[in-house]
Amino acid sequence: MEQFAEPILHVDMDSFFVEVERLDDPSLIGKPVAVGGTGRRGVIASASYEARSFGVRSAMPVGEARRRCPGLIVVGSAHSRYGEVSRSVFEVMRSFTPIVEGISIDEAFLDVSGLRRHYTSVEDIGTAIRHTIRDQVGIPASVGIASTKFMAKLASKHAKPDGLFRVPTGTELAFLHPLEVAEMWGVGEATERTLHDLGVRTIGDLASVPFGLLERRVGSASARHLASLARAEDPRPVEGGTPTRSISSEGTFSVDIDDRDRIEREVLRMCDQVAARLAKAHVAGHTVTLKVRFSDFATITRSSRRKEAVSHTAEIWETAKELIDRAGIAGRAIRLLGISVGDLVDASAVRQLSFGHERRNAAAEAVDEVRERFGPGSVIPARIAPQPGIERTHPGDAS
DNA sequence: TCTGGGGTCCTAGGACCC
DNA sequence: TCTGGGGTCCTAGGACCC
Repeated sequence: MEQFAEPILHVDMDSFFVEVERLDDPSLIGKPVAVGGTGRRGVIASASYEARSFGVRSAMPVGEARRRCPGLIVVGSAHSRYGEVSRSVFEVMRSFTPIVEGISIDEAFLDVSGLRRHYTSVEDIGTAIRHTIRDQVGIPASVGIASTKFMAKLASKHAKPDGLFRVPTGTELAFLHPLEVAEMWGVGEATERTLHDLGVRTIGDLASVPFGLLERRVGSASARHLASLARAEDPRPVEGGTPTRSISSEGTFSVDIDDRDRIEREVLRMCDQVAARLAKAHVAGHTVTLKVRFSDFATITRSSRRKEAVSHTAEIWETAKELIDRAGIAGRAIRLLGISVGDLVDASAVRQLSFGHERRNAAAEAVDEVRERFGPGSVIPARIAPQPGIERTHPGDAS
């Protein structure tokens, strides 16, 4: 039985959030549309191809996007809906092969080696997947096909929008080397600048940089990564997704805040949100991290590793309070606050806390139970509950 | 134009231990 | 007195991805 020479598929939804919005509101079809923050400090999360033709890009401030594209329709993002549609897309992919490695809400690698008996070519599989996603879910997907993950990912980019592209074995370097170095997975703005300083503009240039020089400029891990990918060497297999390493909640305020009580209430609210999501995922974490971004965009983090993994609002808050004290925020205008819990472990493996904490722990577990039955918003700490007669200002697009 | 939110991984320095 | 070496853990910051 003959093997496919290029058994790896990268399936990538085209402007995924926008297409989900169009599924729910067909009047958006054919128009310049973007999904993004609707507050003062919103940015674009996803732009339709009509909007892209005006230069609208992801991560661009909405104001700039509107300036470039008069008539741009900006839709607020509805993350739970995108999650639903994403699950349907993944179901389709898993109906073709069990070897599906999700790498984000809207893209995955598939190993289709096992399908060689049922299809004459790997292109037929890619086409069948694209059509099934279109028929069953209603949105377009592009497919890249190659012998390695990295090449398959580049191929899907080349296939967009709504297409399919295969890089035949043996032609990898001819495809890869003329591309701009910024196309490389792992080369962002900073690394691009560093590489340009070395006179490196294409991936072909990168492949000929002496390793020692590269290592001195970008560090050893990046250098190894870049050097192998530039030669189209990528032995990584398609495998099950990695376990979650951290869960966080953060928010940018539409107007900077500096009052201590407000800061504490916002952080407490984030602790509570993180706790609800930890409970849902049945995990607890050892490290609590506070993130603060000041009005000048300078960003600091303060973290603390606890011997016992934490998961309940009160436990996270206890640590968060200490972190606020350590952050040196007095009198400074703050535009963003965030709380993250990392070094996650399975909640069932967490040893119960010592005697003094038993009662509070029991109460906290009761809260988790109620949340599980009635939803995350059903129980909230008194301090952050809406207070009659007091109008709360909400953070910009934080959700 | 004025810069989101949710993540992952890497690096470097200091503490601590042997 | 004026100074080791290596390993591991923790913390902070930064780059990157979608």
